[in-house]
Amino acid sequence: MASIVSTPSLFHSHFLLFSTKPNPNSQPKPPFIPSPSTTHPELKQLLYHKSKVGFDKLDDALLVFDQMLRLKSGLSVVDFNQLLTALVRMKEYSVAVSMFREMRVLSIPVDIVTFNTAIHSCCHLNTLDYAFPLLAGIIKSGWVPDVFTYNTLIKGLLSQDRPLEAGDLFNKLIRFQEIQPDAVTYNTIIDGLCKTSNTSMALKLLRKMEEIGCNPDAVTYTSIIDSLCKERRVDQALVLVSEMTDKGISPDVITYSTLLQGLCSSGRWEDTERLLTEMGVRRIYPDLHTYNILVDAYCKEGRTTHAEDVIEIMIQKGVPPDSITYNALMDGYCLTGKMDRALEVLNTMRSNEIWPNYYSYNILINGYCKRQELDKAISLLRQMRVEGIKADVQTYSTIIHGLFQMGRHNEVDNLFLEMLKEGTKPNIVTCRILLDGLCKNRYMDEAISFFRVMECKGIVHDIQIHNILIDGLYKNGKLDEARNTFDKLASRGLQPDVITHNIMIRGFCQEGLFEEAKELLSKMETGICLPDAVIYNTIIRGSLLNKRYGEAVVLTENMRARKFSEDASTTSMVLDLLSKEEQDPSVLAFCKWFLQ
DNA sequence: ATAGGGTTAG
Repeated sequence: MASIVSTPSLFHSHFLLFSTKPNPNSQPKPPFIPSPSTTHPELKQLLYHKSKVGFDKLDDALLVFDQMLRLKSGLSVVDFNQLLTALVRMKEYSVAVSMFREMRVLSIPVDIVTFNTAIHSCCHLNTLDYAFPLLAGIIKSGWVPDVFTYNTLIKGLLSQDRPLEAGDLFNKLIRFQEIQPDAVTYNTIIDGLCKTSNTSMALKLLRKMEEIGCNPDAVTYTSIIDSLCKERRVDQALVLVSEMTDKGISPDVITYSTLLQGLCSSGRWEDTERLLTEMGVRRIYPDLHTYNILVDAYCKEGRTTHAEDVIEIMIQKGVPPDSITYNALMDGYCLTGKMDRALEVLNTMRSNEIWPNYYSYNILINGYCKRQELDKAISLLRQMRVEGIKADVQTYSTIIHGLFQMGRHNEVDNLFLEMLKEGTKPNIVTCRILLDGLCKNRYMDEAISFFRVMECKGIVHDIQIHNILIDGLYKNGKLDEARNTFDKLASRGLQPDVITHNIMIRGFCQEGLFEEAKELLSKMETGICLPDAVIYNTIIRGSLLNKRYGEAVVLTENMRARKFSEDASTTSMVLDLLSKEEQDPSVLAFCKWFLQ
C-alpha cells in the first residue's frame, strides 16, 4: 500500500520528466498524504505553509495539485498561486511552468500574480523563449503587467547575459511611463551594471535614486560594495558602508558577508577579525554563506586547520555545512598536496548525507592532474560514471589539459570523442586547451584545421585563442601565417592585448624585422594597451639578437624609467654575450653598462 | 500569494 502513496499519480507523472533536480539517493522521507477527506481549510493552511518553505518532495506537490483539481470550486486563485510559489521555493521551475499551462488548459482562474510567478519560473529555465509570450498573454487576458512583471523580466534578461536588452527594457519603461520603477527595479539594474564592470555607472544610478526620492536600501549598497570588493577597492567599499550606516540603512548579514569576502581575498585578516566581532556586537549572525566564505578563504590560504575549526563552529551553532563547504575544504587539501585528506572529506560528506556532486569530483580530478597523477584522475572520472554523476565540460577539459602536459597526447582523441558522445559541448576553455596542446606538440596542421572548424562554429571569437594560434604558428616556423592571423584581428573585431603584442614583437625580432617590432612598441606606448615588463624584456632581447646595442641602451633606459626591471632570461642573455664576444668593445661596453 | 544583493576550479 505504501508504494501507492509514494508514487505520483499517473495523471501528473509527466511533470517528473521536466524536473530539473536530480533524484538524490538520500533516504526517502515518509510521504505526505493528502487524504481524499482533506477539507478546504486544512488544504488552505497547508498551502500557506508550503508556499513559505516548499514541499519536502516533488511528489507531494503533485498530489496536492491533484487534490486541488478535485476540490476546485472551493479554492481561490491565491491557493493555486501558493502552490506555484512552493514549486519556485523548491527550484522546480519547469514543473511550475507545466502546472501553469495545465491550469490554463483546464480554465482555472489565474491573476497577475500567477502570471508573474510563471514568468519568474521561465526566467530560471535556460531560455526566455516562454517568458515574453507570457507577457503578451497577460495583456490578452485583460490583465495589466505590473512592476513585479517588469522587474522579473529585467532580472531574467540579465541572468541570461543579455544586459543590453535589460537596459533597453528599463529605459523603455521610464520613457513610456508604463510603470513607476521602484527600488527593486533600480537595484536590479544597478546589480546588472556592477556585474558588467560598470561600477561607476552603478554609483551614478544610486545618486539618481536619492535625487528622485526612490530610496536606496541595503540591497542597493550591497551590490555596489560587492563590485568594489571584487575590483580590489575594499577601502572604497568600507566608505560606502559608513555612508549607508550614516543614512540609517543598516548593513545586514549579506552586506557583512560581502565585505568579509572582500577583506579575506585581499588578505586583510585583522580587519576580518574586527568585522566578525562587529557582527557579533550588532547581533547579526553569520549564516551558511558567511561561513562558507570563511572556510573557502582559509583554504585558499592553505590554512586548512582553521577551515576545520570554522566547520566545527558551524556545527556547534546549528548551521550545518553543505556541499559548498566541503568542496572548499577538499580544494584546500588539494592545494596543500594532501590528496588523502581530500579523499577523506569525500567520505565525511557521505556519512553526513551530503552527496558529492560533479563539482566535488572536479576538485579532486584537478588536484590529481596538478600532481601529474593522471591515472588517478581518470579513475575518478570512471567512479563518477558508476555513481551516476555526469561529468561536465570542466571535468573533461581538466583531464585533457593534464594529458597534454604529460605528453600523453595520443589519449586525448578518445577522451574528447567520449565527451562529445556524452553530449557535453566543448567551451572556449576546452578549445584553448586543445589548440595549445596541438601547437605545443607540433601538430600544426591539426591545430590549423581545428581552429578553422571552431571558427566556423563561431566559438573562437576571443583574443586569447588567437594568441595561442599565433604563438604556435611562430614557434613552428609558419611566419607568414602568424602575421596573417595578426593582421586579420582588427577586421574580426578583436583587440590585440599585451600577450598578442609580446608574441608579435618577439616574432618580428626573430625574423630580423626589428623596425616593425619597434613600431609596435611605440604604438603601444601611445595607446590604451600599455607595455609591461615582459614586453620591454622581449624587445631588449630582440635588440641584442639583432645586434642593435645602441637601441638596447635606449630601450633599457625607457624600461627602467617606467619602474620595470630586467628579468632572468634577459640578464642571462647579457651574461652570455659578455662571455662570448668580449673582443667586441661595443658589446662589452653595453654588457658592463647593463649589469652595473 | 509574486520581483532585487553575498560562497565553489581548468
